[in-house]
Amino acid sequence: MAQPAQNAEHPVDLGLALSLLLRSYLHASQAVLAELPGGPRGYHVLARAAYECPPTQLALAHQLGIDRTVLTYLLDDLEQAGLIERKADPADRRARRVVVTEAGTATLHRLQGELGSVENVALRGLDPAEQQTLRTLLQRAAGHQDSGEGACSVVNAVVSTI
Amino acid sequence: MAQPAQNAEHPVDLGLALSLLLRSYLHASQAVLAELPGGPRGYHVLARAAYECPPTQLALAHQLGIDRTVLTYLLDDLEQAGLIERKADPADRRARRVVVTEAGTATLHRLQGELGSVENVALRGLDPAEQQTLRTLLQRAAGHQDSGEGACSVVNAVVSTI
DNA sequence: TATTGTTATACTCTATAACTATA
DNA sequence: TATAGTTATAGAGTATAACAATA
Repeated sequence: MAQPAQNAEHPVDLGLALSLLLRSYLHASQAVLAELPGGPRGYHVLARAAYECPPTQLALAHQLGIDRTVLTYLLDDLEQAGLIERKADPADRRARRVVVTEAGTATLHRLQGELGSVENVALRGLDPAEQQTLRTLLQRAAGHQDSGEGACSVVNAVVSTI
Repeated sequence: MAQPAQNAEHPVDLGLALSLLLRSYLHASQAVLAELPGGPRGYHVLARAAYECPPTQLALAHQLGIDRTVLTYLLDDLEQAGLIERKADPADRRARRVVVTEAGTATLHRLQGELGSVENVALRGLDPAEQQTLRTLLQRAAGHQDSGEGACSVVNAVVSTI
């Protein structure tokens, strides 16, 4: 059997390319995020909550595309570690707003710096200009998804089986 | 409390952008791949096995970044559906090569066509030229990952908790 | 002795559904 | 009655370790 061409780039579809790259990124970020409760998702919680006006838990769950019941456990761990606090919303006493503490902000900034190097590892197949292009396009594409609604419950079942 | 700017694109890191986009893609592809044993991963198995010289199970597992024990169950289902066959490797009787059947090839080609539309949905935030750029860069970046070695077992534990 | 593939057990994560409290 | 958040139970998916066959 003749040896077929092996030098061609993977002729994968978008889903496989995303899966493989995400896997690689998670692997590279593992050492950095191991200390954080919840790992990668704990980091996402910190990053989103610190970005703007403290979101309610439900809003945060929608933004991250995770279920609100999962977020409860995540916040429990982050709160116990002193990185976030749950503050009652004065306008709606059912809701709680996720506030990042000073310690949480410091941790977030340190991790953001360390993750910069991690990203470079994950994107090492591209030159700097291409890396920047990919980052920009990914954020634009990801920002246009409706990561909320009732779709979460259905999608999460699939995500765990990349 | 003043309303903060909401129109800014998500200031997310690479990991979150990849997670959100992958989630969106999986959601969009769900209807197409629901019929296939193993769903998205069943498709990846077909696509990789059909691409070149029939790979051994171990090589295939490495390429897809999944554990060989998981691949066994995947192949069981795909074989039962008549889409692949396990053929003994004449050069190494321990190994089995994954051969896509005619029915499997037909199914693969049909699904590939349907997934084209799915990708357009997932990337609807970008114009056509940008979509093509993103596809190219993603494939280049994903192709440069070492999705093999013993790292799989460690990484897979993280992937399920996006 | 090392490697390919299979199987069985335990563990983790998630989905689902109840429950409390506020609106 | 509907919504935000919490908790408990059941189910799906995975890692780990053992096993059989071959190198």
